[in-house]
Amino acid sequence: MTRSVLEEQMSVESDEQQELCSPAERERSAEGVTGGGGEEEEEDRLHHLEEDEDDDEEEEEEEEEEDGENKPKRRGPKKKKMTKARLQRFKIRRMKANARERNRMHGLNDALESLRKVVPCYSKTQKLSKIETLRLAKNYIWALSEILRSGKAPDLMSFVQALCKGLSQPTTNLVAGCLQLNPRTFLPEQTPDLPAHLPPVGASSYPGHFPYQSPGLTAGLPSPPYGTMDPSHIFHQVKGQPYGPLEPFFDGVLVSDGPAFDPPLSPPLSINGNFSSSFKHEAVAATDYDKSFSFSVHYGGGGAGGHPAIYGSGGSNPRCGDLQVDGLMGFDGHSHHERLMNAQLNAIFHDS
DNA sequence: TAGGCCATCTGGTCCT
DNA sequence: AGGACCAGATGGCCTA
Repeated sequence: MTRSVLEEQMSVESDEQQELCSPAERERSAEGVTGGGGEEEEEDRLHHLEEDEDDDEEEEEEEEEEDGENKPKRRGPKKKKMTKARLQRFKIRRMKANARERNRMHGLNDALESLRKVVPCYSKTQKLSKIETLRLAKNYIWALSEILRSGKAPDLMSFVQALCKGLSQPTTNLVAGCLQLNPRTFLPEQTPDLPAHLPPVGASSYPGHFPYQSPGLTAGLPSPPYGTMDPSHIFHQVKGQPYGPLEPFFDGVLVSDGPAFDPPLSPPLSINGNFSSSFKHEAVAATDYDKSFSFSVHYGGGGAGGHPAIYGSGGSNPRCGDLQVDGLMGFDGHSHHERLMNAQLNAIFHDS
C-alpha cells in the first residue's frame, strides 16, 4: 500500500481526532481535567479495533503471497505490505501513540503551568507564553541566586532588569506592571538616549516619587491606576547602603560581601517575606486593572491558588500591608528545603 | 490579513 | 515490541 493511500486513510482518523479537540475539550485539557468524553470514545474505538484485529490474520497471509511477481524486487529491507490487519494494527499503534503523546504534552503543560505560578507576575487571565515563562523563570532563578550569593538586597531597578533580560516587550511590560515600574526605566537598550537606570522624561529622578507611566506607551497595555510610588519603600533599606546612585546589583560580576552562601543550584524559590514584606508597605492595589490583569507578585501563602495577590485581585483591593505575609507559609507544594531557603532569604533581608 | 501561540499528529530515534 | 522523547508539519484561534 502506498504512502498516499495510507495517509488518506489516516487522515480520516485525524479528522476524528480533531473532533475530539474542540475548544471546550482543549480548555478542559488545559485545566488538567482528564478522562473526558473524548478520551473515553477513543478508548472504545481502540477496543473495537483490537477485537477486529484477529479476524484478519489469515487474510493477511493470502494477500502477502499475491504480489511480488509483477513488480521488480526492491533492495533493502523488505517493506511489508499494508494488509487490512496490518493497517488496523498500525492504526491502533498510532492512536495509542497519539494518546500517549497528548498525555505527555498535557503533563508538560501542567508542569509549565506550575512554573508560571512560582514565577513573578502570575496571571490567570494573561498567561505568559511558554517560552516567556521559561525565560522569566531562568532570569528569576538567576536573580535569586545572586541574592543568596551576595546576601544583599538588590535595588528594584536592577532586580527588574535582571528579570526582564531577554524577554519580549509585552512580557517586559507585564513584569513592569507587576512591579509597578515604567519599563523604560529598566530597558536602557530601548532608550539609547538615556543612560541606564535614568528615569524617563517626565519622571522625577530616582530616588523619590516617580509617576507610573503606562506600559501602554510602549506596548499598548491598558494603563493601570498605579498612581505613584516611592521606590525607597519598595525594599527595606540595607544598612550601609543608602539609596542615591543606583547601585547595580546584578551587574554580572558581583562582589560578595554578605554571608557566605553556596551558590544555589536550587529549584525556584518563593521569597516569602523578603520582597513581599517590603512590597507590602507601599504597594498599591490595582483595582480596575485587575479585571483584565489579575497580577500577583505572589509571594506569601493562601489564596485559591496558594498565591495571594500582593496587589489584590478581583476588586478586593487589599493593601499589601493587610496581608500577614511574614507569617504565611509558601506555596502548597514547597518543600522543606525551599522553606529553609526562604528562611535564609528572610534572614538576609531582615537582618541587613 | 499576517504573525504569534498553541494543540495535535506523525515519523524517527533511542532505550528497556 | 513498545514506550519515551523529539522535532517538523499542520491547522485553529487570537490579536494588532
